[in-house]
Amino acid sequence: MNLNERKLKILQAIVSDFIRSAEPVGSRTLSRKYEMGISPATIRNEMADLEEMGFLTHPYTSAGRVPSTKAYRFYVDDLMERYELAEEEKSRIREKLNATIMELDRTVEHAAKLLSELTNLTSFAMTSSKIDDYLKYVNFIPVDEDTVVLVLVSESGKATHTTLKIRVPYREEHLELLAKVMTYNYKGRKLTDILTMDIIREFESDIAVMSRLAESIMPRFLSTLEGMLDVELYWDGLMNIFKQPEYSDIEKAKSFLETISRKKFTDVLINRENGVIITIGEEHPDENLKEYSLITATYAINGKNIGKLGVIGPTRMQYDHVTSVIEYLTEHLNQAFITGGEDNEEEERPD
Amino acid sequence: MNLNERKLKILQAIVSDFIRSAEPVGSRTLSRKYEMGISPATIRNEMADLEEMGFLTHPYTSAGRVPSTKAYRFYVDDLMERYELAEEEKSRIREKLNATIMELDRTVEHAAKLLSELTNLTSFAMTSSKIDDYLKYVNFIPVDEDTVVLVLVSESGKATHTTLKIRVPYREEHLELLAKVMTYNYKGRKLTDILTMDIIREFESDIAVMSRLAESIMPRFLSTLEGMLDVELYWDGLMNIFKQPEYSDIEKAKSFLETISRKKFTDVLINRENGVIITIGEEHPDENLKEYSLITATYAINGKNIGKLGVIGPTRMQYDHVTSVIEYLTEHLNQAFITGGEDNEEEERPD
DNA sequence: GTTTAGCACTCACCTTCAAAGAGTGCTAAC
DNA sequence: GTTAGCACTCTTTGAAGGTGAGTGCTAAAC
Repeated sequence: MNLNERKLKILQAIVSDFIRSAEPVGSRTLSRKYEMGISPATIRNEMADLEEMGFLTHPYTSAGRVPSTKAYRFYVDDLMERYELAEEEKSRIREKLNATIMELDRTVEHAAKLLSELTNLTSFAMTSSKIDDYLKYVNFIPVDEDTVVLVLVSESGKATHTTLKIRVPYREEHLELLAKVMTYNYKGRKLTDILTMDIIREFESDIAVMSRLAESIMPRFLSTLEGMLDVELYWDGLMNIFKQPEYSDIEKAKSFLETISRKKFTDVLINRENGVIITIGEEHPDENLKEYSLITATYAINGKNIGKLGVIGPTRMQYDHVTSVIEYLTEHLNQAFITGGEDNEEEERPD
Repeated sequence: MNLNERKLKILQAIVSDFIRSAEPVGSRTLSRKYEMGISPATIRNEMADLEEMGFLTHPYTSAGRVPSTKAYRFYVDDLMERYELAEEEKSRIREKLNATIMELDRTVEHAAKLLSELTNLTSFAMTSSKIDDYLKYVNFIPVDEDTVVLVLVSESGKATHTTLKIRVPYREEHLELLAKVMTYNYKGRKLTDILTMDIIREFESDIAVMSRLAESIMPRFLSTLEGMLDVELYWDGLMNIFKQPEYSDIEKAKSFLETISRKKFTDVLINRENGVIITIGEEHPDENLKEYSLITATYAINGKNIGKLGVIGPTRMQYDHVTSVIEYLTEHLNQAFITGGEDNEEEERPD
């Protein structure tokens, strides 16, 4: 059996209608709403074929048809038309992003926020793991007798700081010296390599003067460094899940929120390929994700620092719109980050 | 009508029972479960009195009795017995907090986590507003040609950093000089005062050499400073709300999550008094909070940097246990922060 | 050989109804 | 003052029946 034009049209109509209404689509509704020029009975015959081919399912014998994962996949790959963002949406993205483009940390959070607002789904943004990053700078900032702030900056521009309690009395010169020595020693080294070095031993033998100070600081330096390796995940629009009719059941909503807050979910994100990736329902290898669709995209800062952002929601998701929003967002992010300014659009013109 | 001993006993039993079961308490159940030595009929008479006095309500004519806000308040103030934490709970708190006590930022997050785990409620921890704080240190850390990290530290030890894109080419010496000049100029000034100063103008006239650099950095310096003034609110155990039977209705759960994510809620927290404060249901001036109870406590770092942590949940809350957990947690936090070490308990001994 | 009308059938959903159960309030007796 | 008894109230549960949207199949029409 092959997908002739009429079957295609019917499939398309069912997917679109179900995405909008969340209700199983019946033959009569279909022939009324979309001018098919054929009777409900004919549509029923076609539907039966489509079901046999694995594109549609039945929740129960006498309900309308619901698209399967295969149908969504087919829709996304072949049927879906490009969704042109409204000028209003575009300008909203531009304005909001440009307002914070100079503070990189926040820009990504704003992108996630925009994404959830424009799609009505739950969105996230993730900084990439810093496994391939190198340490650039170590500094200690004295606060009072027993408190200092440790600042670490990596090659890719990611910074972390943490406030440390110091058990031993210290002198500012010592701190400064320690920072210099540490910077000198670790600059250009892979973060992960530093973690595996036996640096406490090294220091103890090396610099007797500061040994107690160093001893007190080193373990915390390492755990700060470790924290730097963690990916960060911002969520936005978590409450949007309540807008979807399929999650009006408390158990479903709970299960959704639990699934996405699991550590496992971060791993799934990390392991996804770059570019705009759509994974639909049962396509997920992960059991917990099988009833959701996930769309992620990659953004690059300075063409190097890679992170991801995306949305998660029911398989019944407005794929065309969501894809367009994500594409526009990441393109805008990338461009802005590369040319490095808020007025990049003017600067970019060749003449 | 006065509260004789028997009424007290009945009230106490009703409150305890309802806190445990979330079901309206009937006279027969009461006489069976608690050995009252009186018949259901007598209990009914007393209940009618208690209702007239405002301590109990009826969801409908023939349901059992439910405690009113007034009853909870009375219970908390006069009836409630001190809940002695299990040794296991205590040691769990000690261990978890001691593990991170050297990194102040994380300790508070861990405290919130413990709180939600031990009480099964939604918890939060808030750093205090930095309105009364003073700037201590400004530094710029060069990353590459057009990126620097700005680090600000305040007197109270709070640090922030942000990654900045710089539009103009810079030299490291200039950055260093700028940091020195800024530190010199603003050190010891109130954060809020700096925000209201016309610092852009000042710089332009002062230091011509760095004017373009300064011009590029100043607005972002201010917005970073502004961000420093924000309180930070960590949440934990948000999903715990689903464990409460009264929130098995999706609308209720949604409304809870929305209420606590409103900006308004932060304001409520900021304006609460210090110490352990319990606010029950209708005692809240804020309309949205009238069906919840809120327990907050204050913690001090170095006896100075004040933040709050607490829980929010249904008025039917195990007040005695929650209060004990919060007290133990904050005491432990304060002590650890003051004496400034993980082995403070030994150091503190007089002999 | 398609297409369509007709019809029996299925299942979810809604309403109605009745019974069960927990609890109250009142009265009269102890 | 306390309690037993009883009528009454209101929720909850489950069964029964009707409705409506939809299907699958068959036979007739094109």
